[in-house]
Amino acid sequence: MLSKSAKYALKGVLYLAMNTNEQKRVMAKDISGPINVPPSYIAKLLQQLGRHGVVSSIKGPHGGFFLTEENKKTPLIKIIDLLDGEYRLKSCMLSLKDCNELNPCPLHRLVGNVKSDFIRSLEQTTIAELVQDIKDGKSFLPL
Amino acid sequence: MLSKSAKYALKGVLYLAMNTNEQKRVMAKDISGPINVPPSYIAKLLQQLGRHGVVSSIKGPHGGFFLTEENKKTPLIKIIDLLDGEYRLKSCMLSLKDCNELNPCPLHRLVGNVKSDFIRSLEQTTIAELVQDIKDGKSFLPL
DNA sequence: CATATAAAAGATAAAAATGTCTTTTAATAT
DNA sequence: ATATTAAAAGACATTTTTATCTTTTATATG
Repeated sequence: MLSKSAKYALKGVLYLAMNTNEQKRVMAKDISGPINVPPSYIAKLLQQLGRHGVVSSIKGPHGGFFLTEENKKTPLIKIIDLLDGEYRLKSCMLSLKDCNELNPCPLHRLVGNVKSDFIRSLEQTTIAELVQDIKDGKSFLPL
Repeated sequence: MLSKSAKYALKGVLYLAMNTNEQKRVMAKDISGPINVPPSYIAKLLQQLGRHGVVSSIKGPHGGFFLTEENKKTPLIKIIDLLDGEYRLKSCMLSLKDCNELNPCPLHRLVGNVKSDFIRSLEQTTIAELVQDIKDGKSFLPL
């Protein structure tokens, strides 16, 4: 469904959302354990997310990765698209170039609104909202 | 979403469903073009599907791959699971081992019924039904 | 300023997925 | 029987994804 990279990235960002802010930062190697992702791999992913404004970071002593309130407004789809490309989730089930509503491939109706609804959720839901759910006891950690 | 192998396999089986029967068979190399999949790759995939009773085949002159009426009753999920494994489609969005309805991960509700509905469709829909849709002008080729 | 710290960037390695080629086996037709 | 055909099986090559390691750059602190 999602690549490992996308899953790792979502877990990393979620961890940062729950455990950091402008003042309190965490180093890549300290995220690794709690989210169960290899340290140098999560570092790479967070750096990539940093370049695109999804996470924040500061170098040097007491530096590390963190999320600003602004960062937390990132919609989930942005993280997924950054790592998997838009194509993976949004393309036709059979990767047919000219499959669309008017000229649907044999699997198109089957997937139907299901997929578009799903993608809309990912576009409309932000990291902040996921955090709120956790705090409201609607969903659970650990990652 | 699906691996290339799964997409290729679905296209191959769909092509067989539309163009073959016990009497009329096609060779791997003649499927390749119409469905736009490398010849030796589709051959491998069809052999694998053959081992699991999804397609039929006969060796030698006038041999080739084909689908029996029985074969056409195969649900789509079988083809997908064979190539991608059940895990890919059915596991939690974050691949968390103990995510379930009672202990949902942060993405669980978001995906919600959408995913289970989708999987149910794949379980309940057969190749034969897709063929019927095409014949009824509800969906379109080419692959 | 010098030093230590931690991210950024780059290079390299390992594993998995995709794709191709060759040999073997089974069926057909002459 | 023999030759031909086409799938089955296996070996091999390429590409992509995942993972690790090393060097560089920026920042804070003494």
